[in-house]
Amino acid sequence: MSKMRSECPISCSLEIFGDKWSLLIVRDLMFYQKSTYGDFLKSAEGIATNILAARLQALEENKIIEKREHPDSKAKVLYRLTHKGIDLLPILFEIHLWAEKYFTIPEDLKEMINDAKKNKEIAIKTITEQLKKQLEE
Amino acid sequence: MSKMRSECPISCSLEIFGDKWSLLIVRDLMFYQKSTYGDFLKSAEGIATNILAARLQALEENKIIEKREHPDSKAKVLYRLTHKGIDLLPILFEIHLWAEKYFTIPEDLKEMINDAKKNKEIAIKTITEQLKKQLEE
DNA sequence: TATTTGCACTTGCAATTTGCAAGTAAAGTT
DNA sequence: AACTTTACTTGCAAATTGCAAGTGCAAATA
Repeated sequence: MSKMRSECPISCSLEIFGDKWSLLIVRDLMFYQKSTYGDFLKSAEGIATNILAARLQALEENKIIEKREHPDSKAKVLYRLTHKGIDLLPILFEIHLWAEKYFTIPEDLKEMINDAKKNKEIAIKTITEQLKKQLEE
Repeated sequence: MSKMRSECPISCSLEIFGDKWSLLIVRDLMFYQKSTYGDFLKSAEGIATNILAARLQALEENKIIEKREHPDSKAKVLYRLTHKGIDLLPILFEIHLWAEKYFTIPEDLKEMINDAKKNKEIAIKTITEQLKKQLEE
């Protein structure tokens, strides 16, 4: 992180994930158990291969994700969220709630966070802990 | 909103504000009482005039902001948040909290939301109501 | 009333970024 | 040994961004 536009926390954050793709990769890691380059490519939005590579590198440089050996094969690379990445959960959650209010969202996606909506704080805490536990391996 | 990449709420949202500038305009409207083209231009990040014009138009098309007559002069245009725009507050708030944790943020900016941190839900509700009240004029 | 200033943009153009399609290299499979 | 899978890289066209310089209307000033 060399020269930032300003010291504003919002601005600094947007310099890291202020684009159309970065948070989708985080979403995939967080909610859909995706963890490889191929997994991310398969997502419905259809990211281009070079863009995906660029975003993964940027997310890694910014310590949102990290690369690990894949247990199945050396040909695969396993990506996973860092603590810093996991802490993006509340942001993604609020985006989800906002979108639910203002877009037509498929029912199954709505239900996915229906419980969490009732007691937000606790739900976020629980999921965060769960994700961070997975990092201890 | 014609053809979206997917029906994912996160993806739909990013198609609206997934860039380096849109949420900064919302920030300026929400927290810094900025309301004119000239106001936004003055912000520390230094947005280019054509980019600002493009973003304002996009935000307006997406009903995040709306144009009004400026009370002082016909030469000025007053921009303000819609309900939909005000409802972005929780997202900006969470981004702020995340940034505080992972960046070095000026003390005065930290203090700005120090109270709000203690009882998040209530703070957000209060500020939201306050902003929506201003719309009734 | 004529002139200058302020405000909200627009325009032209170079530089950067995005996106598509094809290619490469290492690892795993048959 | 040949083929496939996986994770990229590369080349190039198209779109977007960013800078600098206008433009046009409103308002203030001379």
